Amino acid sequence: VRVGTALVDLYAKCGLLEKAKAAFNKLPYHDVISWNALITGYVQHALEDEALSCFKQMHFDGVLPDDVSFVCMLKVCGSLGAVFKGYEMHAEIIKKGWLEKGSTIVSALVDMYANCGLSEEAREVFDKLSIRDTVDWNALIAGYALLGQDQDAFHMLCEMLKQGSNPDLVTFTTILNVCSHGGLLEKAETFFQVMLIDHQIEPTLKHFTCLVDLYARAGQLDKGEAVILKLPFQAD
RNA sequence: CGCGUUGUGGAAGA
Repeated sequence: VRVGTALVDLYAKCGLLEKAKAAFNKLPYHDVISWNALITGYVQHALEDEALSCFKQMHFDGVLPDDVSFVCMLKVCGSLGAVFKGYEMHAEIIKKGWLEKGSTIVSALVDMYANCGLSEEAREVFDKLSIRDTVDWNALIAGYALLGQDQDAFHMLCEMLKQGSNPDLVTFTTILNVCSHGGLLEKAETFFQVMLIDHQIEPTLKHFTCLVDLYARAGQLDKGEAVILKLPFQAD
């Protein structure tokens, strides 16, 4: 079943969901992990309805969802904007005492609320955390970015630094993107330097893209071009 | 420490 599940996962990740399902059906029995592998395949390829019906089928087959299953389904709720279902899952997670089970489930909750447009709820979940890792911070900052709450996004980055968490390349991609949407060129240049110098993070193509975008919008095409020509890798 | 599944990030275009 382990090997079979790995096969399900492989097909699912390649987007060959028919094959994944066939491999899944050939398994002698289905445990929660093989169900999760199939469900995440559907989630990752934006087949939310399939994921939902799989989740129900799992229940029907008498397999209890674990925390991983919930993380996947929270993502579905977020993509669909299914607020009510999201609340239900949140309540169930609390009931099972899984909020303490690791930050994966909490950042998934933050992400879900943000994707549903509920930044207050996202913030509430986040604030209850006693220990916050980089991904938790990133999820909240990305939520503010998504909802156009630029000031909140910047503020949370400051808080993050104050509280001694280390921002990573994802944090700065998000922040540079906020600058890009707001046309905040100087701010972006500053953050870019902070990223390089204070945090010694190697910029990726995504970081450079934000910069180029900003220069382009500011009409400074020459500077944008200069960035592209100096790219440490091939432009796309 | 990992050895079957899970959380956060970019522009344009259609």
